Amino acid sequence: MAPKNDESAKKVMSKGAWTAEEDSKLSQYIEIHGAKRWKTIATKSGLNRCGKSCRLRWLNYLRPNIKRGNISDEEEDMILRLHKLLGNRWSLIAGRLPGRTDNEIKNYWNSHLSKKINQKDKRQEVSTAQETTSQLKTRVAAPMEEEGANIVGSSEPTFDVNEFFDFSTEGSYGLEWVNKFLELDEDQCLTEKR
DNA sequence: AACGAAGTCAACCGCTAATTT
DNA sequence: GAAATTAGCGGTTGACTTCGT
Repeated sequence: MAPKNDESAKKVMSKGAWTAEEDSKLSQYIEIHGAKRWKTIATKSGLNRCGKSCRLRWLNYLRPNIKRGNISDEEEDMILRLHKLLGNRWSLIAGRLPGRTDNEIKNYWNSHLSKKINQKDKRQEVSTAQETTSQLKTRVAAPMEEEGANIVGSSEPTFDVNEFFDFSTEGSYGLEWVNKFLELDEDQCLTEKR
């Protein structure tokens, strides 16, 4: 059988860490042709990589205005609050932190913040366990009045976030809605503490 | 100094959604 | 409207680094 024209598709693609040469090839190509049609970019730029890999490299590393490392306290606080609201929707969270990528936030969450949360949860569990045992004694027959209500502080949102915030119409990194949420959240925290 | 454990982060994989033909 | 292609997302992996013994 004669080889087909798409034989190149069978060619084994490079994997693993990108070299400086590959980076510059990709950057140069995208500078000229733009960052779309990743499969074409992968083949035309002369890189022995799949389109997916090129896209990821561009978005997470080569794209202009990328901030790397040193996540500030403000950013960390923002991540914590947004995660509380959105859950593991890293790209949405990243969209609210200019210069940060979903991958970076996901990694930061998994290696730093999830531990902090766990420690905090454990401490809370201990104190709430003590509280609930004493509360149970007084509330044995009380109905579940707040059933269905969104309990702020639970890790998973119980309402449709997409419905609540219309992400589709938001093109910029405007932080107005976040500020509103954070204000609300702060109020909630204050009332919870009382 | 050597070694293993734990932590970090870049990159890959599998899947779904969106777009194009 | 269906099928094929492309883009994007979140979870996971594995190489590398740092830390503790």
